[in-house]
Amino acid sequence: MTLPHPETDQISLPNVLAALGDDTRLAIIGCLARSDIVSGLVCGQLGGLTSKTNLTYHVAKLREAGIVHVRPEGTKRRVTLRREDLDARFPGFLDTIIATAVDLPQVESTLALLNQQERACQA
Amino acid sequence: MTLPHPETDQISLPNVLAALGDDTRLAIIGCLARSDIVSGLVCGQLGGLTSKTNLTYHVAKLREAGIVHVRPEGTKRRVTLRREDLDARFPGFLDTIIATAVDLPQVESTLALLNQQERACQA
DNA sequence: TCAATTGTTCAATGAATTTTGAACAAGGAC
DNA sequence: GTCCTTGTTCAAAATTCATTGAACAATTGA
Repeated sequence: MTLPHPETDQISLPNVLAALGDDTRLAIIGCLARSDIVSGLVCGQLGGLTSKTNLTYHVAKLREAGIVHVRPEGTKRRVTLRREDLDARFPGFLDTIIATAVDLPQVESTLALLNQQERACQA
Repeated sequence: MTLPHPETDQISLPNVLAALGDDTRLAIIGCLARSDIVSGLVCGQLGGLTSKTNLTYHVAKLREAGIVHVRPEGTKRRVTLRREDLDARFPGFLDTIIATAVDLPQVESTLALLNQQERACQA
């Protein structure tokens, strides 16, 4: 754990709510919810949402609030939802958020772009 | 219904989250949750939290997001949580919020002040 | 009617957040 | 070693949000 993450029992709802009250960050959650079943996403895969610099900023907010986990992998950063931790702390809460976040238009276009790039790589 | 309120099915989670990401507004929710079992509170009873002007501002935010209902009663405004509407829209969500909001220190002191004033009136 | 109560409006200030770009650091591929 | 990729840092700018105070409107009660 290279980057600072709050312990599960230190995740505070006011902080979580403040972090979720932003469209870009909700969209990040939506992308993760759709893709991190296994392993999450690296920041670059969220590039459809906003600039690199801005992504660093928003992902840090989500991490500091305890909503995502960020693990360095070489020069990349793998981002995953802290599903279990959030469920333990606020049962059912994350499910409600995800149910809405996955349907955000930004999420749709970002994931479409991602699939497109993956296909281009394979070809 | 004199003031504009969103219909139940038009309550949007992003808006709700943005509205809840503020300590003063969370405290308002906390006060309401503790007191509005029957009839809610009027704005003046929330005076312990911040200035009158500022209360107008925050209560409007909560109303526009669909979290509270505001009904004019003479020169007063009765504020109630839209519990049923929020439960219908996002099951369980409000309960999680309330569980945290009622324990906020601001809520404690505001309600203490309120009880004190009520006792003074009766004496 | 007159005064007191309750809350709103408006414009202005202050503060916090978000966004941007240039320069940088760390790893991986060659 | 030398690029290239990925992401960070920093300071600045832009934007949004919260707070304040003065003036006002509406209602209530004496």
